[in-house]
Amino acid sequence: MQIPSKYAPSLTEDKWYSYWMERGFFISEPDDREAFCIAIPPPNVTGVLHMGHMLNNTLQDVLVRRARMQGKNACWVPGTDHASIATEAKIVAKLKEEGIEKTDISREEFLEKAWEWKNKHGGIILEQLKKLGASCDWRRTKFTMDDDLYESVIDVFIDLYNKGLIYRGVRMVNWDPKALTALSDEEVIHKEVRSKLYYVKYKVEGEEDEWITVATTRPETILGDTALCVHPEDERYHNLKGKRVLVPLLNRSVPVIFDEYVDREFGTGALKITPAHDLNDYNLGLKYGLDVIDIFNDDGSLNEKAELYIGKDRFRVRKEIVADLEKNGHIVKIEDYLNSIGFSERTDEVIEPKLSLQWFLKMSEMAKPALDIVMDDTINFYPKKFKNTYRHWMENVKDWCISRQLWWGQRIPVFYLPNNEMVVAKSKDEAFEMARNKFDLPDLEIEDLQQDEDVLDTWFSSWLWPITIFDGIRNPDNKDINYYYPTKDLVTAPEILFFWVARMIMAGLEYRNEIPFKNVYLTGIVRDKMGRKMSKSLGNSPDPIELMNKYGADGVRVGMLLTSPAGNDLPFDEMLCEQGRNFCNKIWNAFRLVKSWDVDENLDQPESSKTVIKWFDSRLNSILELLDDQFQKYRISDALMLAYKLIWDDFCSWYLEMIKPTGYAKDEKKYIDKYTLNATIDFFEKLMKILHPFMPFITEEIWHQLNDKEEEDCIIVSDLPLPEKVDQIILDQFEYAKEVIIAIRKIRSEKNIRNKDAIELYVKKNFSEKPITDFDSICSKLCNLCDIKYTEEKIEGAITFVVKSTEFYIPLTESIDTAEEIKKLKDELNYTKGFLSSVVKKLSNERFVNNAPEKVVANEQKKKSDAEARVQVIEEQLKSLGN
RNA sequence: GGGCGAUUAGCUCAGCUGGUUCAGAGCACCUGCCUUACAAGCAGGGGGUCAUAAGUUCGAAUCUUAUAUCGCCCA
Repeated sequence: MQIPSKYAPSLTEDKWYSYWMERGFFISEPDDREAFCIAIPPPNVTGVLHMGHMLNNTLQDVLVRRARMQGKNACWVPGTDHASIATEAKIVAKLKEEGIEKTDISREEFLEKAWEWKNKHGGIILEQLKKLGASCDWRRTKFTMDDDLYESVIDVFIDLYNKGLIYRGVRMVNWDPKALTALSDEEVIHKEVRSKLYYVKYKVEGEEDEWITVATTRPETILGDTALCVHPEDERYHNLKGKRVLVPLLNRSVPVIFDEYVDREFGTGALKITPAHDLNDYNLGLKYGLDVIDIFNDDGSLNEKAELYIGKDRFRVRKEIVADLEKNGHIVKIEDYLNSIGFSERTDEVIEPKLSLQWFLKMSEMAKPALDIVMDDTINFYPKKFKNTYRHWMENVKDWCISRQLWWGQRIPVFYLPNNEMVVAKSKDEAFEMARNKFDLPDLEIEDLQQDEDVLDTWFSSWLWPITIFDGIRNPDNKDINYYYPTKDLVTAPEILFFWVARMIMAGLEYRNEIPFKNVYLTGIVRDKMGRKMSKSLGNSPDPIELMNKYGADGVRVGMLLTSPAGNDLPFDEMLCEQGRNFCNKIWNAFRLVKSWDVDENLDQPESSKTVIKWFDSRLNSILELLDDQFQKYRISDALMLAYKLIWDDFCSWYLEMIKPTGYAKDEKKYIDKYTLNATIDFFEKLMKILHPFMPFITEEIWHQLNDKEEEDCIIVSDLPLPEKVDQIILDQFEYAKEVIIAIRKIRSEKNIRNKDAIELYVKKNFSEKPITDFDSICSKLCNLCDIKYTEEKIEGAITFVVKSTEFYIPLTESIDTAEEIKKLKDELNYTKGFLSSVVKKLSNERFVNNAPEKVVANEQKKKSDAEARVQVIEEQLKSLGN
């Protein structure tokens, strides 16, 4: 045989991907078909493919391929985002290697380097997606810093500013002392950290020996203290009314204030107040008009305002100040303490709350409609439970800090004038014009304008993504945006539900007056066997490319999909990919089998094959219905499992076994009638179509090898089969036949009767039921029966079993273990009697009969009569055995 | 501390508005097979008081309440 017995993905995958690309099957242009569009969640331009991407993009590809096969105009738009913090950090590190400090070069020079890097290394990830089979329209690839997207972001900033939604203000922000930028709340990860709680005593001013002890986790911030606070009803501290205390080491006098904010139970009930370095303290500072002493430099070292430890890092100072406090008798005690500390998502640096001047976008007005549109299911979340999480966030939304102290990104289009005024404009020239018109500044030169140094948060680009990929901000009435927007499905991780999904909804409503997508499928997180999130830093993630080399892209896709119901975490195990690979091999061998047959024009189609074909046709159609249903519910893994079982169990284990030609020697050519072969190839093609969205490569390969196809006749652009009529009767009959076959196989296995040895089967119908003989020949084939005889009499000296209320006998030449037969029957009888009595009990309960729906009662009646018949049959059998 | 969700076979999960396809699937496991498509396979099989307790009901894995454990989000 020329076809190898193992499927080799490496021989097909690249071949078909290029084939699809050459023929432009991924390309989409607006036409009069229904549009089906997915905007890729743009991966980080510095990124490489990880398991999360694999899951996410496999799902998107499944949805897009299915839509394409349903005759929709499917368009999957790929792209990357510029990831300002991560990319800038990468460039800075690279320059450092070359001996260049960021501070030594100009902004323009830096950006030049950054673009150089981007053009050379950016977008590796998109190339990797091709190996996975992603059917994106690559001509439409976008990058959030492309000129058109850049301009759109600036336009939106200006527009929102003019609407009064963007403002500049001093706020406590999350400062990353390593990346030297502010972060949004969402970019801060809180972790439980084992630390210390220091009890430090402050001397009360003007008293001989009166002290008050506070508990703090951050003793270094003592140097920025401007007050001490206790609860107004705390009796321990009533004597402190109107008093002041001295900050240790500095002896700076600060007031004692009284506020209900203090938790009397925590520590000593007395709180040191450092408005510059703690959000709550800052708010108290505003309330009581306290001084604000900012003791930190941007890099987390102490500045001259601290008076001590100037220039030293905050963590080093913590150690030193504790020693010094101890030396001076200020430390009362030190306890172990577990507290939650914020870390930068990008640099893993401990976040420093810092007061700074930043740009903010007001959220409350935009959040309202964005919340409603999800709550009323105009936009659907899968799974539904995320609606709650979403609502909770949207109802407590805070203004969005959109400025970042970086260079890589869209520079904030604000220009400051010498008179401390500012203008917001698209260019310096425009700003100059505006400034001259707005203010009376006859001497103003264009050089006097200073543009804001900061750039915008990357999410401020990506929240426009579904619009900007079609240039819908700059050209709101163009053909593409009108056709593709709103997009259909969004597949993303719940972690960025707020960062991104919520904000896209806001932007969509603001700029298109329309939702950005109809359905949001939230994936789980890919974890390792120990339940840890897969990450580069932990090194616990397999390399997806190697994985695909090992198991094939189809195999890995199946592995990712099989155990990933929406919203559930996916504990990844290579065994899953192995299962996918094995499935490929199974399909491949079914294909080999079918290819090994030749048509003999003189052969008539056996009746059994006709029956089997009728059965499988109904079976396939019934699964198609279920498949549609699962897809509608976005239960992709269940949908795949349906297809998996349809192919492995129904098609391979049953259908092919039942129709395959037998009686040929090993290497002899096998002949089949043309009707059966054609029907089989037809089924095979349908199965490949059903499977194609999940496993694009092997299905395309088999599609072409199964029979002669035109060059353009590819499965990727074929029509998905639609569910047709289902004959429930034949499905039921087959289930019955299956029960009989399994029972005979079980007896063979128990009695060690080899498959080669043909056996006889006697069938005794009871209660004047008519035999259905359609499956008899099939039964004979699968169980190697030499004869099936219908009988009115019980058969002596035979193994027996009962299906429903029909008796079956297999006569044996060897002696039958009567005791064993009796035991088997008695067990069966006991079980059936127990079942019967529970049904009888139910039916004799008047309240059941009166209250339960008619259908339920009728069902119980049927159960009762079936069970009674069965009991009667078994009892008679026992009687004939002498019991 | 506030909110959300979960707990069903060894593992990962289905089980929709209570009633024979209500105790299921895949994988793993056990037994027997190199049977002429496939050992990456075939055939057969064993696994669960549906977290605990109480309640509603003729009837609860399913509805209610409490408890325990776990996870996620927010502070």
